[in-house]
Amino acid sequence: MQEKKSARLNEIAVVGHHDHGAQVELTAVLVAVPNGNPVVLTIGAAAALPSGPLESSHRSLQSGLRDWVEQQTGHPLGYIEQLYTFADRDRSGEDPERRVISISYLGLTREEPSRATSSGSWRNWYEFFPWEDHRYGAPPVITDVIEPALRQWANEAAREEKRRQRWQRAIVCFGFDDQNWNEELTLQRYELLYEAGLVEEGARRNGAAGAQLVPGRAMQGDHRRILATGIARLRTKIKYRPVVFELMPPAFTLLQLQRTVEALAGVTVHKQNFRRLIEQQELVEETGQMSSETGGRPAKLFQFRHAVLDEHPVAGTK
Amino acid sequence: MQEKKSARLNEIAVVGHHDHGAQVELTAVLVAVPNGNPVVLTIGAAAALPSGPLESSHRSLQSGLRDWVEQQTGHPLGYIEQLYTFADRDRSGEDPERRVISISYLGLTREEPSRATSSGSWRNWYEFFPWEDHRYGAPPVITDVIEPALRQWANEAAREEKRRQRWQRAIVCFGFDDQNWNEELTLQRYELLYEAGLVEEGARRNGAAGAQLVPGRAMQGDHRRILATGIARLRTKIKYRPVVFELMPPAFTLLQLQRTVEALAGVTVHKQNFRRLIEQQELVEETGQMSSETGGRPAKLFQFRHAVLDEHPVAGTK
DNA sequence: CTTATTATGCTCGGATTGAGTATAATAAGG
DNA sequence: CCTTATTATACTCAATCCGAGCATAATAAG
Repeated sequence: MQEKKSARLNEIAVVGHHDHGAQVELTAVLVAVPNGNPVVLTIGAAAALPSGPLESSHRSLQSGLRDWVEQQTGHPLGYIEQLYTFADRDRSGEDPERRVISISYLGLTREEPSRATSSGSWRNWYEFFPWEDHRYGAPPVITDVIEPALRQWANEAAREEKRRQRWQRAIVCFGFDDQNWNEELTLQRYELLYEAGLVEEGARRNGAAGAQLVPGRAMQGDHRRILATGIARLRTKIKYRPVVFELMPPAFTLLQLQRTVEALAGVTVHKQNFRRLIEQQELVEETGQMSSETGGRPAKLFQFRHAVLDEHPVAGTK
Repeated sequence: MQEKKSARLNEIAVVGHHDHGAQVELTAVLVAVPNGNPVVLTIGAAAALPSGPLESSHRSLQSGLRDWVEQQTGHPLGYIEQLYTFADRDRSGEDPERRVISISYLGLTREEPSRATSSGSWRNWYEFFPWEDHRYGAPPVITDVIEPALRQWANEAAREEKRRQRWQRAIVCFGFDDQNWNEELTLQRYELLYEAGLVEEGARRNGAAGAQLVPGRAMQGDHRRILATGIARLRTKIKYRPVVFELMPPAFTLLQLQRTVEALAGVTVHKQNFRRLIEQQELVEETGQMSSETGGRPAKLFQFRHAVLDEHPVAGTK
């Protein structure tokens, strides 16, 4: 039976012989948003994402990650989602025969940043992507550094068509020339800067780190790319799934909810329209209580209507 | 250096010791749509998806898959997208210590189904999911078999709340009680039928295959779940990315394009509105030629405007 | 009692979208 | 040649959605 199966698979198979096994690593993008600050759990001075080898005792990838994170942070993980699996050869500089498979996950938690884990620290994710925060207008770094650097990079191409293509790509990613800023393109923007050699990781690979780098903290290995993947995924997801509530306390005001969404998306939204959307989708219900809060008229407190998870297959903020 | 790194990672790590390596397998959902039939490449009588172990000579997962598929089908793969990575223990019944990591991909090609590969055959994907094709109205199997079976399954639950939850889930997935059919829920529907023991794979696991099964061809292992993942992904993707064109010949009429979209989505669309959408998004341009075709007024031939890939980050059909 | 700040209700116009009507251009059958 | 069937293509209309703003309410601070 075993032999027959192998034979059939090999008829259309990637290879004819088995590899000697790969090392499998789990990497987590753990996100929380305490009072309007989007933070991610990092380890050590190199700002690595928490990760470790897959243990054989784990029943599944998901449950393994969940157990581990809950034990470490002391808070339940509300939401877990697989992000991407990397397996490129050059990721590990060691034995080129032994490949590292890196399976990355996005996890949402209500962890307070004050309660630090043994050696981990929660960092604002815009430290790594200063150009992604447009809540207070477009960051100056875009027009001061990124735009000229990308224009130069575009002009370095040999052929005219290539130059035009490069610049077109920059326009789409960063919204130059009055184009709109699209907050969901976080990964594409990082990859563009990487290719242009404008972030440390990209310059590392290209050898010559000649060009001036764009501000923004680097991470270990390709972890900044994984983080960019997680941010992009979360920014699209909140629009059609009620995942923001995994980041909220049990009771909250609508403004707190809005601030959380804005922190994730990196853009501001129209307050009245935001409320209209939330209410007409019936995502929340009043708790009956009010919030004293920071100056101004007291606000009603709301809680997530958990029944929506049963009802709507799609529903989200914006 | 190596030692320091390991020590740091272990502070927050999934485990304290290394596994002895896992076997990595690539699995492909290869899709084509020759004249309105959505087909998928399967291998052998058990209808397995093509798969094989990852070879160490491959530079990356993506390139490995691409090389292999193009060699086998003789056609270039227009589009590749990673679907999901499975690593559950019980997937392979053999050595429980040696885990199989299965990385699945979705690939789109213009392969003609007539040109069969050595032992592979292209099958209409609705053979595996008869309840997913609503192009000619809702399939009778839904009201005749699925609805009563799911109602019974719901009623088998011990507690009242659980019964209500189960039935609510069935309503959302299949659109009972005048709810709308949502074609994107392919995976959720399959998982529901699986849990209810109404598909062969689910009955297999539950041991007693007592209940009457829903019609639909099973696949090897969990390949039908992977296929459901691919279909669901494709159905959502065509709405905001111009991936359909990877499945089209160089020149096509708007009706052919519409039929392809409908084949994938499993629902029909309003013809005039479909054209309006395609044109206002400037996804296509006239070739200048007309098509003789099947009776009726000749139609203009169009081709994909490749420039949109540079321009729009988002654009799709519907 | 004025000012600042936040909460909340409501309106309005433009864009999008679902659904239909109308007309044009061809082939096939008589 | 004329009718019918079939497909292509243009245009209309209304409901809804959505961005943006106005207006008012309720609190704290000075």
